Amino acid sequence: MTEARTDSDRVHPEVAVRLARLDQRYTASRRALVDTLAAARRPLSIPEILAATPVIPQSSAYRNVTALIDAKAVRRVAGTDDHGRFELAEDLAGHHHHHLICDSCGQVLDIGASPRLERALAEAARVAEEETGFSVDDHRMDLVGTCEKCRRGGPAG
Amino acid sequence: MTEARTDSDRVHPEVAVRLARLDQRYTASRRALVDTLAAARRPLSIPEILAATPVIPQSSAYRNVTALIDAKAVRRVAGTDDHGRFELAEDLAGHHHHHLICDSCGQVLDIGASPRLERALAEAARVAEEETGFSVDDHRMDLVGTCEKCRRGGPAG
DNA sequence: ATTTATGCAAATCGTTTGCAAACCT
DNA sequence: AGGTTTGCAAACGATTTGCATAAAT
Repeated sequence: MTEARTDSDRVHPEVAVRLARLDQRYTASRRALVDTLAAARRPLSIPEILAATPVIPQSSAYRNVTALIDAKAVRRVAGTDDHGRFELAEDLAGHHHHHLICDSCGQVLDIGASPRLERALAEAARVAEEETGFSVDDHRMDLVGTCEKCRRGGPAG
Repeated sequence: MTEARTDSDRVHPEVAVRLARLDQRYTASRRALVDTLAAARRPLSIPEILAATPVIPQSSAYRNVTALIDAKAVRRVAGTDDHGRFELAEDLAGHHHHHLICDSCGQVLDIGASPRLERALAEAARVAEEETGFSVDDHRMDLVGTCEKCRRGGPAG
C-alpha cells in the first residue's frame, strides 16, 4: 500500500530542527498545532485550529502559527473569506498540491497536481522571470467554485 | 494594430448595465473607481485606489468596490499582505491573465496566460470537478517571488 | 417623490502586542 | 539562572455599518 498519510514521527523532529535554527523551542502547544495541521487534509483557519486543538488560547495559536511560518514548517494560504488559512509546509506534508476553494462557504480542499500542469506552471514561471525580473520561488494554483454541499442550499445557496 | 488597452467608452455602459441589474446606480464615484482600476495594469488595494482617485472617502471606496463586485464588474484578488486588491472583471478588462506577487513588498503584477498553461488548467479543473463534486467556475494562478526592486534592498531586503 | 448613495464617525472583527508568570535547557 | 513561551487583556488596523443628508431616477 502506498503510505500517503503524514508520518508524524518524521515530521516532529524536523519541525523541532527548523524551530531550533531560529532559537525557538518545540513546545507542547506547537506540537499540538502541528498535529492538528498534519491530521487535516486541507488548510485550516485559526477558528478551525482552535476547535481541533484542545485548550490553546487564540493568541498562542496566532503566535505559534507565526513562529512555525518563520521556521518554514507551515505556510499561509489565501482563501476567499477573511480568514487566513494554514497548512504544513509541503516538504513536511510530503505532497505537492493545489487548492479547491468554495466561493460560498470559504472551505478549502487539497487537490493533487498533475505532472502536465506542473510542467506548464514551471514554464510560465520561467517566462515571467525573463520578462519581469522577478525571481519566482513558489506558485499557487487555486480553482474557485462551489462545493457540492453549498450547491444544495448551503451557506449562500 | 491590436487595440489592447481598456476602452472605457465600452466599459462604462456595461458596468452601468450590470449595476442596474441589482438596482444600483452608476454614480460619479463608481465611475471614478472604474476609471482608476481600468487605468492600472494590476490589482489595486484600497489605499492605492484612494491615492489614485480624487476625493473619495474610504468608506465609499469600500462600499463601491463591494457593489461593483456584487455586480461582477470587479473582482477581488488575494495578495500576500493584509490588503485586499481589486481589478476590473476580466471580461471587461478584455484580457485573461495571472498574477506575479512580490512576497516582500506585496505588489501584484499582471502576467499573460499562455494557451498551453490554460489548457493544463482547464484539464485540472475538469478532473477536480469529477473527483470532488465541486463546480469550478474560475481559477487563480499566482507566481510568488521577489520583485527586482526588493531584491536590490527594498522593503524587506 | 422615492429610492439609492454618500460621508462622517463609531463599531466590528481578525490579528497583534505588553506584561508578568510559567516553562524549557 | 537565563532566555523563551504562555495567557490574559488591551491595542491595532483593515473593513463594515448606523444614520442623517445629498443625489439619481
